[in-house]
Amino acid sequence: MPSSKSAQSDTLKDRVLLQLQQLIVAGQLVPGAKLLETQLAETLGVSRATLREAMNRLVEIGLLENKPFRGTYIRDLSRVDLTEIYSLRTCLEQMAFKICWPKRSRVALADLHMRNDDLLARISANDACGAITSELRLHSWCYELSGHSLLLQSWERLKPNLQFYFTLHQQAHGREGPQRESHNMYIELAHGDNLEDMLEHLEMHMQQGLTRTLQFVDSQ
Amino acid sequence: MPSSKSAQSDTLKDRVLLQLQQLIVAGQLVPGAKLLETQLAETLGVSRATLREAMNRLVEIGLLENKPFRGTYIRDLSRVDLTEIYSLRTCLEQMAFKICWPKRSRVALADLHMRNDDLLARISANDACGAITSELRLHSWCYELSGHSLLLQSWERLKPNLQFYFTLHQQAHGREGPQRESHNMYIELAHGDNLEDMLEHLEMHMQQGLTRTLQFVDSQ
DNA sequence: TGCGATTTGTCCGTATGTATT
DNA sequence: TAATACATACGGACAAATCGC
Repeated sequence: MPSSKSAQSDTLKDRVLLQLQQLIVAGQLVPGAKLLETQLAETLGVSRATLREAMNRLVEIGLLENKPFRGTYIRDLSRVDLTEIYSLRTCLEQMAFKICWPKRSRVALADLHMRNDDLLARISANDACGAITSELRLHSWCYELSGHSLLLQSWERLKPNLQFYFTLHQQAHGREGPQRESHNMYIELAHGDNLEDMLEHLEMHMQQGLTRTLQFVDSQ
Repeated sequence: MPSSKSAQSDTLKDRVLLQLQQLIVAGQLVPGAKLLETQLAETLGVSRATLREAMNRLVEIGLLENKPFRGTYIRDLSRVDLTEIYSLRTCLEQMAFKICWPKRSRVALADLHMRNDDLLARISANDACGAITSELRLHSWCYELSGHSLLLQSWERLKPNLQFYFTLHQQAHGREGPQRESHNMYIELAHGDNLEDMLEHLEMHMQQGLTRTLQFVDSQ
């Protein structure tokens, strides 16, 4: 049963947090736009205090930016910000692979395949937005398998930023989202027994992703 | 002008955050202890809403743990938690050194020396608590020099956890805090031109720190 | 430059829901 | 089961800061 939809969010502020996060990563709100607390609270049907607690967590993730007494804005990432995100992501994912490497079981690898199949299916269906989600789920595999909760948590903090900007660029440039073949080597190496090759490929894989993303930023 | 003391904390909730954080890392509050909002808010002289916003941030850092509808507690780190913190810290600090390596100027290295001298001075003065702070400031050097704001931010999130547990163990076991010689090799390698040696030493340095910390946890 | 309008930061009183006894 | 204590959540209020004219 796929009730794996993380059964936390018992509290209202957590549900509002997810709502807001989805609003942002779905691209409903433009970078730089100001969030009016009173108005937004009424829209979401919650009190200002509850909304503020949710917003504060999004500020820490990096989706929002707060300027004291001035307001909270949708964060507008610069090229430097994106470069930093990608470099940290590379470092974290390499660490995840080092840890999960001896833990790769038959079931785990089947799981990896499922995530890739899911990604391919969404690409075929021209579901660009869904493909972005699937690609991130594919990359979550090594973090989850590592069993390193702090590492996973770091990735979970990074992930919304990536999703946000993938979506933005996909919307702005009408590009097709992830490529079909982009993860073939990734999957293949994840099955093999050469960790060094995997780590090296990761570096290149990330560098390619960053370069492609930066191109769209530049052509903007 | 050393007004670099990051002029944030304009708002009350930020000041409360720092207050609370210092209360915790100073060991005034025992792990597992429950924080009563009403009482704590009155003690600190702020409203519950403001206190909650500060507490939420400490939950994200990892110093506090929130159980919905049950309360917020001083986090009690397990051996696994400590191991995770150390392994992630190793990874981040290695990344910081890779980035800052070509940026080491004469001034930067002088700064590193100052931080080490400060650490030695506090050790000599038998100021165990201050020595802990100094040791963490010493390790902050590579993150700051790297200029990688996201990396620095990750370190800043990890740091309070280390400070908290160093303080706890120092209090519980009356140990003398950091050793005089423990960073000699660290400093020396940071001056040299062999990055690989530096990275390798880091791994060992961290492993030693973790082992020593875990010994105290076990002997508890 | 200044003044009014708007918004944030902060506080308080209260009601509801959950956990614990 | 009932009662209590507390966290969660709401709505209104106010001052201080900012923004717009």
